[in-house]
Amino acid sequence: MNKTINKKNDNLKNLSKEVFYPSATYKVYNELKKSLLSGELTPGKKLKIDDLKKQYKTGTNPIRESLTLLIADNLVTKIDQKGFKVSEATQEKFNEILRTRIWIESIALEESMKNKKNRDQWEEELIVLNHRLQKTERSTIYEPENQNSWEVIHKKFHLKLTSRSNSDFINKFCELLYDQNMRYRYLIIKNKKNYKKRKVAVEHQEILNMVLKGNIEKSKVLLIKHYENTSNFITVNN
Amino acid sequence: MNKTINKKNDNLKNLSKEVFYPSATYKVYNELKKSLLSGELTPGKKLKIDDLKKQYKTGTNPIRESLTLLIADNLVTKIDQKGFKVSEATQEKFNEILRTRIWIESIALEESMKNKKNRDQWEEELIVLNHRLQKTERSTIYEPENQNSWEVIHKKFHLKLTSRSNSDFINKFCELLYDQNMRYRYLIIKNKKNYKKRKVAVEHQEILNMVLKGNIEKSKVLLIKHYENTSNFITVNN
DNA sequence: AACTATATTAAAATCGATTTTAATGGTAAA
DNA sequence: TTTACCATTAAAATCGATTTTAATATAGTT
Repeated sequence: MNKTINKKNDNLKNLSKEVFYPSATYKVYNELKKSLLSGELTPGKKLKIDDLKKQYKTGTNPIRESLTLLIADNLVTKIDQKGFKVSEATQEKFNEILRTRIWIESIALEESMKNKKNRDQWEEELIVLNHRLQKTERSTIYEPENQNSWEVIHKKFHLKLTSRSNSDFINKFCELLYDQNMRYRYLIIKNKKNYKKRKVAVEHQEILNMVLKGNIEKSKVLLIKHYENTSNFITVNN
Repeated sequence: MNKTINKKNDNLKNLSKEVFYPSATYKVYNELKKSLLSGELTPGKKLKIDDLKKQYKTGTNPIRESLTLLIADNLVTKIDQKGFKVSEATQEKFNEILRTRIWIESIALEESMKNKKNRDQWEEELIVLNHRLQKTERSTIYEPENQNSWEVIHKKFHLKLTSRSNSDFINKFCELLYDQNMRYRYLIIKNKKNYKKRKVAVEHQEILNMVLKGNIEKSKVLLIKHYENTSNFITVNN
């Protein structure tokens, strides 16, 4: 009789209000997003509604709504009356992402450092995240559901650095750009067998040290260098 | 027999390929967006699917898809399993929009001015847009379909100023922030009868003059002042 | 052969009904 | 009086069928 698997457990009674039962749309959205960011779904691939319905065992609406949400993430492209496809990935786009990231995060880091409020707490959180990052092994597979994976901690560390500009718009933009950049990393990992993982741990440590010192200009320079170094490992074609 | 109004005219034959027949979703999206930006739909208002179906004489899917698209525009907010509502508008949010706009457009204007490519054409386009703006009467009603309305030209002028950073991400972000700011302007116009329209023509002229002179720093200062002046006319509560 | 028009097919878009969930109100027990 | 339980209602979410559109293939005409 139950259509969904995550049906409410009646024994939980009033406790049930605190538990979150995601909609089909939400679940499909997250699964699709994972496939897109990990590079499993290749750039340019047509996303046919009927195929996705079968794959995710759900109806038209959750599929279309998920794809519509993914447009905003710049992971899916839609042409009216012609359907959806996986967003293209080109060298030019990657360069654009890198440049934009440097502009935005320079501001965001500067404002985060200028912001006096709860500065001590922020520094402690950065130190903890950096510590966890240092002792976590980097994996080539993308597992966002694992909160202890290198990728998840790495994202948290970077977003934390730039999180105090008091602008949700900037914070969202930073996350979008982080995910865009990450997608390219996984596309490269998929396509190049001998992808050498960089030693980024030292760079993270250096950025953190400079932030703790309170030197805004040098912190920005180190962060930018960090992104430029990453970019040297990413060439989209061949 | 025809469900849609904008049915293809068979007499057009092969010409028909060049004409664009928007989907129901696309049309509802545009109409809803207009209502949201003009302040007709008030902040916090519940957006019930059934009501919108009746209002727009269409089914569930186009309504839900339109609302999903509007989430990305920050005009609609969704809570899983609880539906959609018009995004809230507060003084704090407006301040955030203003601050963010100043940060982003400072970079975008600087990069636009540093960009040598097709500089002459850009300057000419700015001069033409400013000219049109100067001779156009400002209206209190929002009519985005009228390409000759003050609001449409004004938006084009501002987006043109910041359009040459070579980042579509930045360009989209500028448009989002422009629309966010505009929404607040119309919310004020709706709520305050004696809303005095500012004399912005002089400010536009001054910004343009400085851009044509090629003075990046002074251009940025004038643009920022322009936004700060606008903000003085907008107080959300009372 | 080249160009139109028509038929076929595949997929997107839409519809209306059904199912599920959240919110509300009422009742009974502690 | 408060709290838990159940019934009712309203709205969100989902489903599967239908309609519309775009792409492709086929046939006919100059």
